[in-house]
Amino acid sequence: MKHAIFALVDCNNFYVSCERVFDPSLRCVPVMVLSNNDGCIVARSNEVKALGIKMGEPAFKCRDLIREHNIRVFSSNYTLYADMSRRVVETLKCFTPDIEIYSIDESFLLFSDLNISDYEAYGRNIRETVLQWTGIPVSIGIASSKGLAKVANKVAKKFDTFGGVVDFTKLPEPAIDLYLDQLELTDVWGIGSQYRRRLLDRGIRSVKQLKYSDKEWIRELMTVTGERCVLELQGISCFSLDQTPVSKKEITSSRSFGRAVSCKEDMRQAISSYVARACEKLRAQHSYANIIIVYIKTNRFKPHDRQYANAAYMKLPQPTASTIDLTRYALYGLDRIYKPGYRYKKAGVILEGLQPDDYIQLNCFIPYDHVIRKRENALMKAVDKMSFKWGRGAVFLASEGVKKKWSMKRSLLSKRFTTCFDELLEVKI
DNA sequence: TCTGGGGTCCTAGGACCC
DNA sequence: TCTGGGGTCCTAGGACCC
Repeated sequence: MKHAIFALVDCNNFYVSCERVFDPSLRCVPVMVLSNNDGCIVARSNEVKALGIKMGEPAFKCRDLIREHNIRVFSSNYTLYADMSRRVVETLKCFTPDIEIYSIDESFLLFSDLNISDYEAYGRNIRETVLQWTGIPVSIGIASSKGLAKVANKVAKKFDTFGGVVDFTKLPEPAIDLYLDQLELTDVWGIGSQYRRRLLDRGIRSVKQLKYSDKEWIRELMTVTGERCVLELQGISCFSLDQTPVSKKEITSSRSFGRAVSCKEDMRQAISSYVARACEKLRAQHSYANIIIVYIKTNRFKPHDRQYANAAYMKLPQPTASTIDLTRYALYGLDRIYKPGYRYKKAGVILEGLQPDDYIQLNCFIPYDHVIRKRENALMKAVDKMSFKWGRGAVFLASEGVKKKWSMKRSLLSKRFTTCFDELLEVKI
């Protein structure tokens, strides 16, 4: 069998790049994109990174730097980013049928089954095409394992000299090790802050050292996950290309509130809305759920506020995908845990016990009404159809509320240039 | 005033079974 | 005076990812 060769295509500073495509005044100036509620920094242009501003930093802590350096700041525009992501993937599909969409801004491509001799040249072609067709700059790492392709990608980003494409299959081992020596431990797929600490405590400081560590010893320190890390760094592939989207094992919908909620009716509306979102996802993957968890919590960053957090776990007698059914349980759960007198900051629902909707496990002690279930399914289908045609919110349960005082803050939102006729790019002559 | 959201995998330990 | 061994399933917690 032929040795597998993977390429990891990663969009550079993806959200920032999306904003830049539609506003040339953003090029070459510092730009950042914030998380929901305009809370944390989730994307930074290179200019912002150079200022030492960290990923995930709360925006309010950087207020002075933002003013001082005239940083252009945006709320997350997921409608725009999701559509741009789709365009990038469509472009990549022109280069290989073997593609795994790993996240909104990353895809793995399998190169080894293609009839090409020069992977690096092919990578450059991909990079130029994606830039030309979508306006999004990408970096590409090529290697014999997914983990090493990720590392190659980091190298491409870190060292300008490569022009965005690094092909480890071309380099001799000592040359690769030279780069591994200059990377952070957390640049490795699977090493986060905790494992980094553990490794540092034991004298492992560079990725190169990690690569040549004793596998048994690493396994003891970091379980099999760590052992796989080491193997992948050595170019031994432990993960294959995953092309079929597997159905989720749990589905979550949660949000922090734009401002604290201390009224039960508002909380009921929020929970109802989250259930509706979660159920949409549930039906989209053709599943039923038989467990629903509702949780609420106060703001842990405010030590002077009275703190409270609780969750209600409910096992349903029958699995269902009906928003109406699940909302009823969720609100019942909320009744159990809601305590007045607190300032709540966040709430959410989780659906578990997911199973395919064409094969459900019934409960022999509880009668199953096929007629009602059939009607419910038809109703939900109609709801989903209307949402697709006229947009989310075209039809909803009254319990979701109309005003939504608690909804999230997004005061710096750009337009939905590619998905909404009212917000198309305007060109002035 | 202001700190995101949505996931997965692995392990240990308890309950339970024969 | 004396209390096994092996297995599965479930859950909580910890780690990671983007």
